[in-house]
Amino acid sequence: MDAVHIPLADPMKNRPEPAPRPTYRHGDLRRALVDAGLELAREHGPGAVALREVTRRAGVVPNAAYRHFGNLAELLQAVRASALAEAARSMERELAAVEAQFSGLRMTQPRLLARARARVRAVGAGYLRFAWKEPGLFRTAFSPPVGAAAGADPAAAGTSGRNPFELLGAALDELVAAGALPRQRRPQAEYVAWSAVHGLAMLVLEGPLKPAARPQIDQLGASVLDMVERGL
Amino acid sequence: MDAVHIPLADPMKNRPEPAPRPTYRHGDLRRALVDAGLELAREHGPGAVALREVTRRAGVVPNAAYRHFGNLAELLQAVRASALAEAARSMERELAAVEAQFSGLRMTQPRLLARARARVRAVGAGYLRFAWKEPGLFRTAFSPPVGAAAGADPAAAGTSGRNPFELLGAALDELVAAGALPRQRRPQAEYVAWSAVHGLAMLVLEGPLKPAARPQIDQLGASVLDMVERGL
DNA sequence: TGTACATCAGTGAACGCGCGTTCACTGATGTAC
DNA sequence: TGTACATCAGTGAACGCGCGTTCACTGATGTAC
Repeated sequence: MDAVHIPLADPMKNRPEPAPRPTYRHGDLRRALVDAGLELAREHGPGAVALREVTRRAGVVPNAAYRHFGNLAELLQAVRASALAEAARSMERELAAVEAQFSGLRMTQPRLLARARARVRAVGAGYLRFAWKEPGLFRTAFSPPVGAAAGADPAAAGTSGRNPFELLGAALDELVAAGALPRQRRPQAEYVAWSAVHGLAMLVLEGPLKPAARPQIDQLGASVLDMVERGL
Repeated sequence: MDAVHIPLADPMKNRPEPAPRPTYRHGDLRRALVDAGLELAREHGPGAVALREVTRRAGVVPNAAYRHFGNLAELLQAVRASALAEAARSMERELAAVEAQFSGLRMTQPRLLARARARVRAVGAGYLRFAWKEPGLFRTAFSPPVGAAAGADPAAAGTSGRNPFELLGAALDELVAAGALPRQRRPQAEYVAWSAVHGLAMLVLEGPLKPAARPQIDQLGASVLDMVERGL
């Protein structure tokens, strides 16, 4: 009931065969296991990442995983870090669009402020876009023990070297620098903003908004970001 | 790993014995099962509500549950509805405090508006209070298939006969009536407000704010409600 | 009022499931002589 | 350069776990005569 049911993998699939084999037998089984875990997480969420199914997909016997991870929890941690990195990249893409929009402009005071606001919004928009596009990975990245150890894992960083949490923090710092956010509200701002977008994501992914259509969801996303912008 | 581990129940506990037996053998086994399910959910969250453990706690053989529920999912549905009802009661308690505060006052226009705002805030505060006080039940009430069938279940209602979602809706209706919320923003307001408090609850219960201390959490709760009030 | 009977709530035993983890092993690889 | 050897990544088999669900049953209860 609670467990996720998945068609078994063809044991002949995902074998390395003629590919380069930089490592011992399999050729980077560790990576293959994380990839299989990501695939499972992408398709069916974090609950589907089972050691036996992961090794099955990697074309390897179950206990082979113990050469690379102490136990299932460690494997899951690695998968979570990868999912976080993918979230970070989604946010970075939105940030890049803001950068492009303002590049070449003479940065007057009002423009500095507009850009700072746009960056905070971009961070939120990237977060939501990732949730809609990769619901399974989103839930893997931001569910039970987020931020515990996975958040600190360097593998959780995006291209810029920052993880999702750090991207939000940087955007808020700029908002303070631009004078649009009183310094003493800064620490709470982090979680207030995050709460809003995270809550919407949860309501859509596993709550009463599950049946909602895409246009409605996008409009709600915009409304939530409006609220954050006004409310911070 | 994923599954929740719980000390086994003493099979001699929770037996009806000399208590009134309005029904057949056990005396309302259905209720006993739901109660045991609630206890499990309260202590360890929705994942801990297993048919075998529930029947064990009710002092009955596993398959006895099938006299009262078609399967585990139906049992869980009933437990969820009860958890939702408890959430509704938490919100109703906060609303009652607002009522008391305004009772006996001559309802001028500004007071009507203040009361409408206070009611929306009370709904949010009751939601958060329930999350902090009963995290296991909160997650049971508002996680995976919330609103699906459980939301419509009459057993999900509080003392007023309204479920949590309806309580929020009513408060927002009054905000529109008081002129503090443009009518066309009303439908989105429902989910925008909910997103903010729900997100905070999730970050605290199973996110990066898990280690946060109570005063910090309460302050964040106030900040989120402030943002909602300004942002709606 | 007393007895036979039908009902059906709870029993007892068993099923097959996928799971995580352990053990002693084997045999391809890289390295040292 | 060729051979012996140590390493250790992946194997094979097995463990015990709790789970949901099924079956044919039994025996206390309420009801009809």
